[in-house]
Amino acid sequence: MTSAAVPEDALPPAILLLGPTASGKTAVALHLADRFPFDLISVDSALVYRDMNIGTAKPDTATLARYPHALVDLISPEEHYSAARFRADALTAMAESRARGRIPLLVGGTMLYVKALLHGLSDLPQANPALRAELDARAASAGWPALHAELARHDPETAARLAPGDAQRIQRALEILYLTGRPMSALLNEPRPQAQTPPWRFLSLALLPRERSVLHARIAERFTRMLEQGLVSEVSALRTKYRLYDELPSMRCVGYRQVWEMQEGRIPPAELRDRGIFATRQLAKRQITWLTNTLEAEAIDCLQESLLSEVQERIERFLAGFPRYAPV
RNA sequence: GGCCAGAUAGCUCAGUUGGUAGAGCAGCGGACUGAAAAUCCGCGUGUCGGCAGUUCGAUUCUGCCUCUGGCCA
Repeated sequence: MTSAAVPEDALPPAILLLGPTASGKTAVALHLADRFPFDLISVDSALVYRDMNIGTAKPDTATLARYPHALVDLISPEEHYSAARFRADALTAMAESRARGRIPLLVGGTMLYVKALLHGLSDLPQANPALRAELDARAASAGWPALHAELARHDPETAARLAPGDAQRIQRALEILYLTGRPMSALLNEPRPQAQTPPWRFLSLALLPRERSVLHARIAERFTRMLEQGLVSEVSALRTKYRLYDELPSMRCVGYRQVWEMQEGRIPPAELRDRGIFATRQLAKRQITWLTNTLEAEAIDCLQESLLSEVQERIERFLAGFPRYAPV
């Protein structure tokens, strides 16, 4: 629905190039960057970590030097990132791009970040590590179902939509409750400020495989290559350089988690390859669910021969709709 | 060549005192508001190796065959 009050070209254009892992987003993005005045912005919760290169399929340093990506190598693997921080960082990077007279091309596969960017987030408190630790300790003795029951007494609406075993969301709902004194459901029901809608006109493209099995083959090939390139040594080096533990978001990333488990003797070395491949496939499946059910994006078959020209044409058509758009 | 064990879902296996079977993993579907490459919810997809026999009825008991391990030659 185009708002009658806002002319089509009143807002500057931005491109979102989305897709599951191994769909070929990076290759397409680099191709586009050679042909349009695009600034690349990563939409990826794993690429933000410094020194996590092989397992995240991060472009190599030469590529990053030639095609700078915003929001890559942002934080240490000891730190936490968030959807809220992504939204702020991405909007800043987009504004900087526009100030340079260029067009932002956001590329990635972290679909919650996309949703946060496009639809905004409610006004909720930040994560509170001390409170989370306290809740973890209580859950360890009482169990999450007990905390779910506690949530039900103060915030029945949120409790009703959460499964008693959904530790992460129960913890978050209780965290919000204790930090603000108000139930999460009440805060989510409040109208969001107008500022939540970013002042951009987006073209959202989703690279999706016509055949899941082909994507699975690519995933297997790619994870095997990561092992050959030294993913295991990369994790060892990370563990030497940083103070890491297995519950850190960085060490829960696909591949890193499985290597960690092997190094701790929790899975046999012979199973590492399969475990990594399984986890990657499951990630791809969740990303595809977001793209087909929740996010509104134009689907493009990422397995077609003419993928690059297909994407290029769609973008040319989109940009043609901005006759009066002039770089600042 | 002889003896023993096994053959059940894509994989590893459980089970049926004879009434056509179920776990884990994989897979498939879904949810998703400051951890999201996270977290969680739902779904069994099968000539029970083959052919006979006994039986109202065999994946289950019996015989033969095939294959795979192991032991003995």
